[in-house]
Amino acid sequence: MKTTADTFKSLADETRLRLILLLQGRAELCVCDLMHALDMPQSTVSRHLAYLKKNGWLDDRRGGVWMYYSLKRNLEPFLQAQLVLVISSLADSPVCKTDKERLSSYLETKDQSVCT
Amino acid sequence: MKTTADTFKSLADETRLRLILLLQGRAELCVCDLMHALDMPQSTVSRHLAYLKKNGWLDDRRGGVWMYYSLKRNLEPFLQAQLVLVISSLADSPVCKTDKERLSSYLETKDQSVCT
DNA sequence: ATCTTTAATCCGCCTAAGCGGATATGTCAA
DNA sequence: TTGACATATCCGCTTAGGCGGATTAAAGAT
Repeated sequence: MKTTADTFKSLADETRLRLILLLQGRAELCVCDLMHALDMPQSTVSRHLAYLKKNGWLDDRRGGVWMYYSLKRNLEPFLQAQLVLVISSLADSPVCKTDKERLSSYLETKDQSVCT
Repeated sequence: MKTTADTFKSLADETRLRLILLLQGRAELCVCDLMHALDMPQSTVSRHLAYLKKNGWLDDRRGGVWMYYSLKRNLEPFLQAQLVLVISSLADSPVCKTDKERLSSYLETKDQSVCT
């Protein structure tokens, strides 16, 4: 019961929903990708990522200086079911769309700098 | 997006989950039934019922001095889907069980007093 | 009209939690 | 080992929201 309420708390924040939607269907992203996608300060993004991880939503992996976050494979059944509902109700929302656009354009500039 | 987060907020509280589970599969209950089932003060129960109603979960109906609350028939699809998940994950929980027991025994005493 | 009962709302209190700049930590390169 | 960069954590601030006693409001009954 407590745990169920905590799961709902983890989804009761717009920023965290946006993070989940950005990570959904994608391998992994690092914190700076996500800051640019959300257009929010680094401390805010890190905090929410830590929150989601603590609640069983995310895995993280260090890759050199970067921390890569991804949606956990094999989510708990209840979380998996919630994920499906969240995606179907929000994946086409305007906020989500512009987040993805900001992410794409940031990833492009990143690729370019890697090539340089 | 905002609305989705608000729906999650409405479920992010143990007392409100307990109210939903008590009302689920039942015609309607009045506030005093629910106070006894939850063993909580009247103002607390009323407040949470108002919150759930504001978020689209409940209907209410005045019957004389009593206010009867029930789960809304024809819940919004997203709420309906959430309800299914909540029920399947919590209906058998201990808290929910003792709530239902307290409710039953209160309803019995109520019936007796009606007969008196 | 008054009294009783039920429920909604008000109120002050308190804790949880979000915010974001500043600082600390960890990793790599030179 | 020093410097640069990415990220986590700290900090003080502020707001949201839960709590429950007290008050108000609404609906009979007498």
